Amino acid sequence: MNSEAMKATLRVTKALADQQRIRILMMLGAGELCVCQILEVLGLAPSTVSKHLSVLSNAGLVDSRKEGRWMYYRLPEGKHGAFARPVLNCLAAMLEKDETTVKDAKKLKAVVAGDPTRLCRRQRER
Amino acid sequence: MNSEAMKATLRVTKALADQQRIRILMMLGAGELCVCQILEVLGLAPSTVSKHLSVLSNAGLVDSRKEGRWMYYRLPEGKHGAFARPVLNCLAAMLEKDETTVKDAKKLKAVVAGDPTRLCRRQRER
DNA sequence: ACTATAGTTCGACACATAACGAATCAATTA
DNA sequence: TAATTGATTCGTTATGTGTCGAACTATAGT
Repeated sequence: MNSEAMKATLRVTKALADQQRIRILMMLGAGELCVCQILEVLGLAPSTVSKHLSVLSNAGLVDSRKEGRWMYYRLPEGKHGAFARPVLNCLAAMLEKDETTVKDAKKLKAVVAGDPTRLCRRQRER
Repeated sequence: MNSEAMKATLRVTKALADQQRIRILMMLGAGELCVCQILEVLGLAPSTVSKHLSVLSNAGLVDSRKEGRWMYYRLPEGKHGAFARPVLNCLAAMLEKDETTVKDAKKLKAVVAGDPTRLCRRQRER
């Protein structure tokens, strides 16, 4: 009954209608990240972050890649992500100087600089 | 605590995360409309449509104008609507050929051609 | 002044969704 | 093979949101 374009659009807009998912997208602007790194910046439970990532993925706003036990997420590139790019550009323009965005970027920098294995260990010990 | 840019962005994305509100925005692409006309196309209760319009208005995605008993809504224009335009362009691009959008546009054409006063009377008689 | 009317606000309800912890899965390491 | 580990799925709970009808507001007509 409902057309496919509307459903796809709603998947996108609903995916964007959450602060944590917006933070994730802004973080991915800096490049590919693994789940434990995103988790560390957001300060949420792993299951929650995983759910957010699956929502973004279903909307076509992120791509993923598995490497061993690690899952890496990134913004979609090339032809495949053509439709997502204007949307993400809108977001970036609105939030470039946003306080949360800047803070997350700063924290992310420190997190990425560290060893991911050690990061995961620390997370487990809470 | 939370930055203003993020709040504004979330108001926009949350406003867009609803099919009825998206339909309203697409309809307004054709020009200014009064509430009873929107109501007729959507087929929802007046209170519901009014609420949707207030959400869009708070997000800065529509402007309004009062003329007598009628309220007219339109997409924001000029400098004031500068930030909303890229967002609305994204929407339009995604939904231009969407089935719901096309159907609504068709129905809207017929509605606009009629007399708004008679339209409101018919609506009251349900 | 009274009535009618176009929209809005309010209160109630049903449904959707974000968050967590527990259980599970898939891959690596001992 | 068994244990470990990074991530996901599932079940539950609390909060948010779309919808309606009733009551209200503001404007126009009689």
